[in-house]
Amino acid sequence: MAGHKPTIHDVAAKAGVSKSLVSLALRGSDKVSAESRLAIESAAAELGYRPNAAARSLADRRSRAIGVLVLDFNNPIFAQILDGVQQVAGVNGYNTLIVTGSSDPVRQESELARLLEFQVEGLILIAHRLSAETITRISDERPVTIITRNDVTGANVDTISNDDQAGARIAVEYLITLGHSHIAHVTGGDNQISRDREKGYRDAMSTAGLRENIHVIPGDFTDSGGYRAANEIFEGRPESTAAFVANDLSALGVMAAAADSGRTVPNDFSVIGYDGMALASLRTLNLTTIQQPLVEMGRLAVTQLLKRIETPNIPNVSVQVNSQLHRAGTCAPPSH
Amino acid sequence: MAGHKPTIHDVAAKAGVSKSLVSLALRGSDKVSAESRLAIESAAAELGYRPNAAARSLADRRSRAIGVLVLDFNNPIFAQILDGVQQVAGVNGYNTLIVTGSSDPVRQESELARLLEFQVEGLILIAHRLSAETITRISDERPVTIITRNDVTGANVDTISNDDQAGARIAVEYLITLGHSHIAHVTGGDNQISRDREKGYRDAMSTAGLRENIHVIPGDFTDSGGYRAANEIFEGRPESTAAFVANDLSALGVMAAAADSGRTVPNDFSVIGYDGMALASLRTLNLTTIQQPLVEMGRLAVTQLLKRIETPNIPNVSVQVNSQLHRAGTCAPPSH
DNA sequence: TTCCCTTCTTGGAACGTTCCAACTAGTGTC
DNA sequence: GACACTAGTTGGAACGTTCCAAGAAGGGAA
Repeated sequence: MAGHKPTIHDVAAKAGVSKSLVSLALRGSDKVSAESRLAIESAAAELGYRPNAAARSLADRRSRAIGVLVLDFNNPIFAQILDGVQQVAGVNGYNTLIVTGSSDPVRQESELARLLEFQVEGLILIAHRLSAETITRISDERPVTIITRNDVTGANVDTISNDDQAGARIAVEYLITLGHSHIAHVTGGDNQISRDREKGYRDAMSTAGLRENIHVIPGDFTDSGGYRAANEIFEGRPESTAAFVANDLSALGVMAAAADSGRTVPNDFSVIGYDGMALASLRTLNLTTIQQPLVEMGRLAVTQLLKRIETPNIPNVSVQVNSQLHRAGTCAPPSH
Repeated sequence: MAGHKPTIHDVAAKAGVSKSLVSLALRGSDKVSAESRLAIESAAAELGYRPNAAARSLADRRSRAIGVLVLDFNNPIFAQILDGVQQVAGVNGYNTLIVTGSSDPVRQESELARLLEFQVEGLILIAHRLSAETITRISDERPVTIITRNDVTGANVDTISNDDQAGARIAVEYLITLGHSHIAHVTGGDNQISRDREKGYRDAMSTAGLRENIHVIPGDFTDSGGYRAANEIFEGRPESTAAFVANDLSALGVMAAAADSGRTVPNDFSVIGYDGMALASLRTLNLTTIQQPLVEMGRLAVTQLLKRIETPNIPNVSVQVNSQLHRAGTCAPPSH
């Protein structure tokens, strides 16, 4: 709590040189004599000098910050993605400004505005709920990378996603291989990701000649949604022996409903999810799922964003990562 | 991607007024004529003007940002705390700079430095691993609020924590009430929180006259640590009928080990955790635990931090929130 | 000695705001 | 008609950096 924060001028005065030389020295320029450098460094250390990022950002017109808008923190897969984002951003000397998108559109806009006023050099959207129009508008000002969706395009927009249809097909084909034919599907609600996963389910069922067994129950990507949907399955189609659930969180709800209805998983009922949520692979849950490389997706997003920040007009990329079947404990051949 | 970002001067020129008046109007001063205000607002909208936070921060010496250092994202309870932090910060117009503390001390220091260079007005530490000395040094420059620990003090430091000893006692007393007497404890490793919870366990056991049954196995707050520790219990003290585990994540590991060893939870073995991790209360897991009001703790932390930012010399506070027994499905009376 | 070159160093301008003291144009009072 | 107010409005200084053109010091070549 010294009288005031030391500035570059204070360091200069103490070291007996000009502020310009301090600036140069502290940024590691090689055209500073060893003698001056030493004096400057020790003066800075002694004063506890910290460069003011706002001033620097103003002077060289770079904020060295990227903004991250994430839907919420309730689904832990976002934390895994964020982990990857943080890693790469940190290594490259970028700060990350993380904002959780509130469901209220007005507040969401104002939080976005706050991010942009900070002059973030780029934006990462994780499972956003912004309109295509909003995104286009924003990407006019700054590069944007979208994770988990690839349905928005724009000159300044890159996307990192997995092939949801393909992943869903893998899941359903696996159940079919195990011998299931009465396979239900719990959706994730009205959004692109959920629609793609549903399409994969329908495709795989049709291809296997199981078109008439298709049974789709609406869900909402939450665990309680999964619970409700599962009960609907058990009542409406008791012949079902397995379910492909739109995400892991919902799959946990399905498992709970199965247990509550007296069914053992996987002996009486098989469940397969989607995402690769870290917690679901804990031994206690041991959920079979389609695993997205979540941390890697976060990493890729920042890498691509920084690339575009550095070279604004590179061609758009739309990276599709591979999701893989993670065999675990919630799927088995049907017992009858 | 216009030639350059519009500044306050561009707005002023377009509206036919001075930059000062634009500044005034855009910040909602009441000493601007309705006419000018209108002209300014429409000019700003038309140009897509966004105030530059760096310039503002420089001019009025406030960054309107708080820094958050969180241990990692692996334990989902941190996400819950962050949720609360974000809520209150956002409502008050503050940006949050979130950084995950790497385990590497050197990198951790540099990330902290990055935060401070951004001139964050205060710092929130969630489950940090910084030395008391480092914290004191930092708190010399800026207010600090620590969540989940209260063992560091300083003129500028507030803490939000729960009473770990009391919470642990509640957990153990609950098991005793159910009829258990051979109760083991899995710790969270070498840190203050874990030590406090262990102390609560020992106290409760002693008070109940079960001193000779005390059995402490070292853990590390991770699920695999819990798994290992549980196996140690089953081998070393097969007479144990229950375990109080230092946190929920580890408790899940214990449950997995119980299942793998052929024990049913809670019939053969009772498990109680600590934290109130959202996922552990999912129906599938239904973990009995000591629930901390995590989101509320995040809220309180920001509230207190902002208070201290506004009025630097208020007396220190050390808020202790109440943790409560959350009765769920993993505890039952012993069967023999 | 003079001149040029290199190496190191410097002060001033710029970045986009906010704050402040001072100015202008009305409006009302005596 | 002079005066004091009030409501709006203004330009300049300041915030703490970086960048840039230019200066100083020292050495070698002619």
